[in-house]
Amino acid sequence: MTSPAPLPALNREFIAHFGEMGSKWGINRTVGQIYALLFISPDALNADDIADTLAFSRSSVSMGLKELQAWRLVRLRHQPGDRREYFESPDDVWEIFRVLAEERRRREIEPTLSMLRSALLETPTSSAERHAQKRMREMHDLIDRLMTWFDEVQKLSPETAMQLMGMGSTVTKVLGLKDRLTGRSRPAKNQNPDTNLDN
Amino acid sequence: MTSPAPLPALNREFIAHFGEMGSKWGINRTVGQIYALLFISPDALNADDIADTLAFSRSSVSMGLKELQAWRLVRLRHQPGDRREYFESPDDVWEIFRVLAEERRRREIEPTLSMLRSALLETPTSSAERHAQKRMREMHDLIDRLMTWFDEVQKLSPETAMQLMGMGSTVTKVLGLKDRLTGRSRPAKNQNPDTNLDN
DNA sequence: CTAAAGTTTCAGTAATTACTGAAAGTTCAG
DNA sequence: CTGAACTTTCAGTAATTACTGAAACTTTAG
Repeated sequence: MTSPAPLPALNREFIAHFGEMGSKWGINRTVGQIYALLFISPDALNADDIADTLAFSRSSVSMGLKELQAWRLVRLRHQPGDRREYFESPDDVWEIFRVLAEERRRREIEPTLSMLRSALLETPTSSAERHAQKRMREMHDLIDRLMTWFDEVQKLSPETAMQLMGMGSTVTKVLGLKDRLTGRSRPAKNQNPDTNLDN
Repeated sequence: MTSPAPLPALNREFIAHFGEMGSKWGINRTVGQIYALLFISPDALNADDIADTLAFSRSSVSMGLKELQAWRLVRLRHQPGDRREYFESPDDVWEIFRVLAEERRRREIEPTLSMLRSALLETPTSSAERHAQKRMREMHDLIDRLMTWFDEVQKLSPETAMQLMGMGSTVTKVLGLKDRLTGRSRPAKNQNPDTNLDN
C-alpha cells in the first residue's frame, strides 16, 4: 500500500557508493545497491520493499537477490503470517567477510589453480613450453601457499581472528620469537632486537 | 618482418584462460591475455610482437599495455639499438602479488573506507540513520583492521612472508603460545592442548 | 480446486564496454 | 630540419551486459 519511508541522506549515500563500486568489484550496480540496502537495514526486507526503495523494476530485484543468494551474502526469511520472502544480511561482519572471501576464491582462484595443476602435468615439448611451465609452477606455488594460509585464518573463530589482526605488528614479533625457538634466521631488516611478549 | 613463432599449446591455453578469467577479475580479455603472454615469456616483448602473437589490433595492445602499466604489472624496457618499447613482467611472483594487492586496495577499498569515514562523522538525525551508522562503523572497523594487518604482512620480505605462510597451521599454534604468554583466553574449539614449538 | 498473492523467466531494448582502423602525435637518426 | 619508425588518440562500430515489462509459473488460503 504505502511506499516505504524515503531513505535518509546518510543511507542513500552509502547505497549509491556501493552501486558505483559494484562495477570495480565483479558485481553490477543493481546488485551492489540491493546489498547495501540490506546491510544497513535494521530488519529484513521483501522484494517489493527493495524495488520501491531503490526504484528498480521488480524483476531486477528478483535477479539481484538471486545473485546475492548465490554469493551467500543474504539470507532468506519468512515472517509469520506473511507469504512474501524477506531478505537480510548476516549481522556479523567477520562472517560476511569470510563468506565473501570464500566465494571469490571459489570463483576467481580455484579455476586458475586447477588449470595450472593440469598444465604442470604436461610434458613440455619445446623450450618455450619449458619456460612457461616454470613460470606456471611459480604462480601455482604462490597461490597454493596463500590459499593454505588463508584456510588457516579462515578456520579461526571471529574473536580469535580479530585478536590476531588486532595484534598488528605483533605478528612480525611473534614470528621473530618462533625463529629464535626454531633456530631459523631472517633478513636483518625485519629483525626485532628484543621482543617483549608479556606486555 | 616474420611473425613471431606460433605459441605452443601449453602457452596458448594459459593465455586463453587468463583471457576468460579477466572478466571475473576487473580486467578485460585483451588485457588479461597480454599480461599472461608477458608473464610466461622468457624475454621482453614489444607491442608489435604482442599484437601479432595474439592477433589483436595494434591499438588494443597499446591501450592494454597502458592499463597494465597503470596497474604496475609490467615494466618498460629499452633494448640497445632498438627504438621500440619492450615490456616484461617482473620475475618475482611474490612481488607481483604485492603490487596487485596494493593496487586493488587503492582502487577497490580505499574509496569505500574514506566514504565510511566521512559518513561516520555525520550526526545521525533519525533512528534509521543511527542504525545505518552503526553498521557502517562495523564495516569500517573490520576493513581498517584487515588493512592494518595486511600492511604488516606486506612489509615483510618475500622470504619472511613465504616462511610465514609455509608455517601453515603453525600460525594458529603460535597464536596459542602468545595467548598463554599474555594470559588471554581463546574459544575452546581452537585450543591446542600443548604446542610443541621446537620441532 | 480456485483464485489471489507472490516469484521467476524471458525476449526485447537500453546502456555500457571493448575493439578497431585511420589519423595525429612523438622521437630521433641523419 | 626532415622524414622514417614507432606510439597514442579518437571516433565509429561491434559485442557484451544490464534492465525492463509482460507473461508464465508457483504456492497457499479459503
